[in-house]
Amino acid sequence: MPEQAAGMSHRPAPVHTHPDDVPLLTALSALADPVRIQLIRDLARHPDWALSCSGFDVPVGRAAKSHHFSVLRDAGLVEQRDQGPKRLNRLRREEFDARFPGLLDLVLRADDGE
Amino acid sequence: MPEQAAGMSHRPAPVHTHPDDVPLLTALSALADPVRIQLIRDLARHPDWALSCSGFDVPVGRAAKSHHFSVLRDAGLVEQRDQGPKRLNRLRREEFDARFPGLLDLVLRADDGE
DNA sequence: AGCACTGTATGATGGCCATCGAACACTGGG
DNA sequence: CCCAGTGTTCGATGGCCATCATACAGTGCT
Repeated sequence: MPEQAAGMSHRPAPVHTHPDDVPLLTALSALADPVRIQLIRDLARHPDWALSCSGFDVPVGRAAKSHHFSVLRDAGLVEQRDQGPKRLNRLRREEFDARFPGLLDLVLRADDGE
Repeated sequence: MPEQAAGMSHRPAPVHTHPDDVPLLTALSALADPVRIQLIRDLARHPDWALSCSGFDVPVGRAAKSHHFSVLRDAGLVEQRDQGPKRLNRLRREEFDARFPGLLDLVLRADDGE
């Protein structure tokens, strides 16, 4: 039974930026990284809130992964929700597409042959 | 009268990459730079071949400008043609848009309020 | 309480990239 | 031929960023 007393120490909720408040340069910079592209594609292949941060198979350590998710949050690409010890993720498809039409589609399209 | 003899020293023609041969990551990285975005926007505001490299008003020196145009060429964003001592530029709108639909429109759209 | 799991924060490191100054090359005109 | 204009190349520099190892903080289970 979760106590909600005064001096209780919470885990700080993740700070989000709405896509509408994201500068174009921030969005492009966030997407100009192979690891983050892979994270976004993995995310798109699963239902919302299905994946926790550790559920992604990228060739970097936990620290770097955490950093990448921070960048994705700042770019309005990912929303996170805490559930137990895990931090579940959701791709902000509609919202991001409304701000930058077509951009997310480009990344998700697999025609990135070269 | 321009002689075209054998041992004549030409200026090496600029090396271009067709947008179809450009990886997504290359395109995004090329666009994730404020100076290059400004170059592209300036270019879009003028007719094809209207501007030479020195005709752009960006806050960097000649060397850096030359480097940026090299990046834009490699990303399939700009085509260059030599005319006299000048190197004229053209934005590859249709070709680039065919490869990355909507991406160029995003950059050219002025709604980059923040 | 103790523990395993998960994620974040903190340096430290290495590499890539944007920039500059200077030198060099090509072009066209006086 | 000299010169002014244009653009590239080279070496050096500084900064930003991705990564790591480590330590730390929360959460829930036993």
